[in-house]
Amino acid sequence: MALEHALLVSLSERPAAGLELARRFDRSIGFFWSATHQQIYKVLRRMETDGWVTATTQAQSGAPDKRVYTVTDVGTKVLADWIATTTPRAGSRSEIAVKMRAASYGDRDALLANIRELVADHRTRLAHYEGLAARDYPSPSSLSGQQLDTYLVLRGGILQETFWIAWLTEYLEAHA
Amino acid sequence: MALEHALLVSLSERPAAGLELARRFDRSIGFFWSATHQQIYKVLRRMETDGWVTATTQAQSGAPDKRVYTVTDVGTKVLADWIATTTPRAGSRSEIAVKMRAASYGDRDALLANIRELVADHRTRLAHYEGLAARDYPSPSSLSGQQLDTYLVLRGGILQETFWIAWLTEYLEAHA
DNA sequence: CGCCACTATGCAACTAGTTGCATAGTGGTC
DNA sequence: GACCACTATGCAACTAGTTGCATAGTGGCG
Repeated sequence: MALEHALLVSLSERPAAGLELARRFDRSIGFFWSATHQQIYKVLRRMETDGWVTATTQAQSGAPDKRVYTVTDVGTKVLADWIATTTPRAGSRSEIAVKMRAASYGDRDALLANIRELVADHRTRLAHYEGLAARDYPSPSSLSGQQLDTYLVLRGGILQETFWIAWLTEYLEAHA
Repeated sequence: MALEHALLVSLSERPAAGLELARRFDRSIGFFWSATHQQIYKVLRRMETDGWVTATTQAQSGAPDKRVYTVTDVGTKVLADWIATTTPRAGSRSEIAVKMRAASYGDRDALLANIRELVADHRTRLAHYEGLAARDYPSPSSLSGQQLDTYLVLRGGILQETFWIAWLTEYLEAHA
């Protein structure tokens, strides 16, 4: 149940409407937590009825009205309480790992082609993340507080992409 | 929908009952796909009605009967077809990453303590995986086929644990 | 003999997340 | 003027996975 809390973090930084939150998730926080707009709308409604956020309808010129959500005092407390709870290690899920293990029961060449595509994809993302890091955080050692945290999560994205490239490449080379 | 296929892989290697599959998942294939026994029972029943596996009740001394599942020709074909389909990049989910980003809205010391626990946990797992690798695969370069795949998935586990240790440690050091 | 742990399977209720579609206004373009 | 793309929100139906509990036999311990 972390989507609620991810939304609280994003809304604490700046109030926003559902679709805008979905777009924010495509960047930054979404490296490690993605959600479709439907799921976000659903959860925002629940958070509103639970009193974690309040919504105000905001008219726009050239686009439909939007419901802008703001975190309440209750929401702020919920977030702080959640941070203090212990998170256990999360078991990762990877379909491609299952296929690697399964390769001898099917078409290995097709799998290797799939993996080559994935490597290219991960390389693209890695380049994108490194670009963001270079542009937005030219001197990381001088950061602190929230900015430092945001940078470190981006670092997590970079390290994770590096892990994927290394592993998938090792698989390709072992089956070359 | 990869649990079905993970079960097909495991059952292709050797027929087994539900609980035994759950135990196998705790090791090897479970590095990248975990499931509770309830979920496994549910999926096995569906696979049986779909004709992917057949079940035979097997009496035991000192334990209740068990339903041993064997992959059918249909199941073998389903698995091969699945391997040939393209898997897209999977978006990873990490609650601790959301907390890292959220730390300035709560008790950072509590989060740091949580992360230190996680580092210890990942170190333990890494040591365990490296032990398995050293014991079961003393000369990896001579492997091929299914054994090579199993080894490479274990390598994935090792690389993944290494990623987690590196990232979490970087977070701790930045906030030291 | 009562209690606990273990093996084994399963039901019921729930939560989380996905997929497909609907609605509706604005603005651009061919 | 028809068509398309974009912004914005939402419903309905579905699939996947989790949580808590139930059942039932075996074997060990004190």
